Amino acid sequence: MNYHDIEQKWQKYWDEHETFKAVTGDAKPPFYILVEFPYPSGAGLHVGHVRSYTAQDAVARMKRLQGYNVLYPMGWDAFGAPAEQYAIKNHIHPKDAVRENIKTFKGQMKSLGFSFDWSREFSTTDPEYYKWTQWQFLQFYKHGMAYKATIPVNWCPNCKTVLSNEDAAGGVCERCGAQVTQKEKSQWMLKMASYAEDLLEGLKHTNFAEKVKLGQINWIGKSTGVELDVEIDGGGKFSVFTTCIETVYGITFFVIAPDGKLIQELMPRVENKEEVLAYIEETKLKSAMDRTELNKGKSGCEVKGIQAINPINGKKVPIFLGDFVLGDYGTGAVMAVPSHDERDFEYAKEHHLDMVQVITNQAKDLTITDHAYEKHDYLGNGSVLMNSEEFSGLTVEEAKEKITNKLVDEGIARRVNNYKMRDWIFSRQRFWGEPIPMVFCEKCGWVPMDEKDLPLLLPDVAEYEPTDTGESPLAKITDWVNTTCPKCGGPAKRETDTMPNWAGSSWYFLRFMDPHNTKEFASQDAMKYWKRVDWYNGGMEHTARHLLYARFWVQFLYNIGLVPEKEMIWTRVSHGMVLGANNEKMSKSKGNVINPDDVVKEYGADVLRVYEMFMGDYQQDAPWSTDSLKGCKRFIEKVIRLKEKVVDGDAYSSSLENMIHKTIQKVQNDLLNLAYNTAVSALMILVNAYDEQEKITKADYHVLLTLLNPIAPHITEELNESLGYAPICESTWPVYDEEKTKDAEKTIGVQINGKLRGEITISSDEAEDSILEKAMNQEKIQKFLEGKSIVKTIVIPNKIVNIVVK
RNA sequence: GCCCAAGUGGCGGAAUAGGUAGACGCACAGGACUUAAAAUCCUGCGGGUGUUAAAACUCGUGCCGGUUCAAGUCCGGCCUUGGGCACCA
Repeated sequence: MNYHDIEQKWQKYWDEHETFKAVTGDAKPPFYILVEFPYPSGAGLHVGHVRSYTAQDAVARMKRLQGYNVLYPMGWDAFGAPAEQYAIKNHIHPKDAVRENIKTFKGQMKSLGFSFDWSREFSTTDPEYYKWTQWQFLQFYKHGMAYKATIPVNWCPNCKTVLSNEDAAGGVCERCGAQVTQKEKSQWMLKMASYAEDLLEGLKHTNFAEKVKLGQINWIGKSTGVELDVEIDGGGKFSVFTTCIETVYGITFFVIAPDGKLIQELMPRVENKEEVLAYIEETKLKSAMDRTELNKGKSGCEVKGIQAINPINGKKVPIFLGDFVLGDYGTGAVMAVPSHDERDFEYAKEHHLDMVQVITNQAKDLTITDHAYEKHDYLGNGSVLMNSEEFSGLTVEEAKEKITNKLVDEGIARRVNNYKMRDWIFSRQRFWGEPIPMVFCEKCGWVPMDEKDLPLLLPDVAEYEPTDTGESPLAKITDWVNTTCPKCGGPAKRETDTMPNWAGSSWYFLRFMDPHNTKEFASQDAMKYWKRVDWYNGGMEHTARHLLYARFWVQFLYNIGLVPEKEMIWTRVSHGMVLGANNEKMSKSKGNVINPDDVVKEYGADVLRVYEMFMGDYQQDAPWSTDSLKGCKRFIEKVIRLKEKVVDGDAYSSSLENMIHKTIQKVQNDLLNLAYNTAVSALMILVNAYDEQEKITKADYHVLLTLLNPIAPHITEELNESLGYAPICESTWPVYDEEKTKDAEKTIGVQINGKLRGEITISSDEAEDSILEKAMNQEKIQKFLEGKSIVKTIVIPNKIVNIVVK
């Protein structure tokens, strides 16, 4: 049989025997392994998918042999813009395009022998699935977590379509190159910002890789500071947020956001209305420019006729508009201390404003001159305050504390935390997404649909091009849009925006626990049984967005009592990309794309799987190398050839026993530590050792096949069967004997003054003085010791001997 | 600018905890088998000095310094590449 037939034979066997079906409630300990379900694009499976799916597959297969009830599911994240674009371009319904693509993907995955439990497969586009996505949205709404807000969207006036931030990068439409503008749109929002602290805290109860945690921490962007009330001369007040309250005596002006509410409130008192309004308009345009180099300068203008009063010393200072202050972060206004803040300094320079130095450092000579400026790095360097009344002379830390206390006591300041993370904009002006199950009634306002009427199906129509007005194509389907109000029964209209792609992927891992449930999104029993995702693999690019959305979603469900754990993902790891042979990202235009189908056809699935595990550090990017792939083919062929050496025998050959036990230990540890490349390497070493033997026993061969099986499941099953053994997938993982992994003898190095000068062979339990004696007696070592006096000797058993001489 | 990761032969990469740097694989070179090729097998494979050959010596993990009996690994300061965030007060 050729490898192609062998692969098909075993894939069929697994299908027919439901080998990988995970049974909820099984007595074996549950273990849930997850890979990010793919977006089934028209391009088909990428060799990068193969890398992570194989890695997780190897773990899943080993865990099963070790007696776990493994859940390794697969599904499809099939809503979203690419499918819609593809459909518009090719004039086919996205539903049909998605069906075709899923078929391709699934066929490819099957041809690679991944041990997915296909009985749990679903797509986010299945009404049975998105029914529950909609249902969960209603829970958000009912618990006050969803609201409508008017938010500007990126708008391409040429394509007449709303663009994502990615498609509007650089302020230019990705598709037509036209200038992107901003358009105000009323959108659904989820109150994610209110979960900032919980999402931060929850990280402590996960086992995410450190860099993943860090990515989330940075994204949440917590900063601790003070919110300070500022009186306006002649009445009124506003607040500013600062993390450096100790510089409060250095305030020489305030800057407020041109896109904020405050300037609108002040407008009646503004003397230079025209200038101010012009600047506000300018800012609106600029925000579309994606804040690039074009507006690096510190633009802005003074708000004339209004002055603010520094709350600490009563000094009157001017107020400015500046687009470096953001309307939606903090309070939309800042106190400016140009002597100690780089941005404030730049702004002051641009607009010829005063500076007052309030911090000094004798060691560093922090003297402020017209154009010199000291950065904020004075903390902890012996910096003290100056020009700050009774606080002068205090260190920065002391002053921070005392000034805060004083202002808080006076009731004009509060200690607060600010977060960069915003609420989640949940509306998309797209056809191909989950319809948002909300109805607008002139009388009752926004009314949620009755839960029993879910799913709200996407209408089945031929027209899905976006409208000229930026509304979702659904807006054109009047008989779908027009409905009755669930509350008063009067005429009403449906929400025509749809949900973002992130919605369906925020809870799919819960659905895998109980995918066919028609009464709940997943039963409590099923969720309690599986408990959580034990091991989740995905790309680094998803650690900020997808993973945070998913955690937010779960925490919300937990808070309303619908899931048993607050964090339902335990370990999160990420893989490196598979690059083209030229070390660049694979892309059609670069002509460096490798299609896994071609590789499977020419080399077989097992060779591809072994190669992708062997290609390099799993967490680093690795370039494709067909030469290296051929090396893996040789390895597999060598394994096959070893069969000729097999003789009867139920025990390991004595000459191989030690190495076999070591290899079992190494392979199982490596597979659990993302060290797939060294697991393969260990197996290659074992195979080389077998190859040097005249004969190997059936037991020797069988254990090799079992160890290799998680990575190369087809050929190992076939060879194993030919030996007369039961299928590996129905047997158990070998157990190593710790004692037998130890070497009876070991060769260690002997150093003189830290330089390697010889080596000795010692027994594993040899005493230190005996080791030293052996080392000293070496002829070579003797030569080095001649005429020298020994200062010190270091003997590290099983590692090294170092003799220090003078 | 800030944050993170990485930098080791011709190449992909090893080196659990500071302890013989370069495992394993690829490429390359020489040889065996063959009419020949492929496949397979054997040998070599960081640089330099050295030797008939060895031995031996020496330098070597991005750069400069430090700690240590001992540094790819730890510490300080740089440089380069990749990724993320980017006026967040």
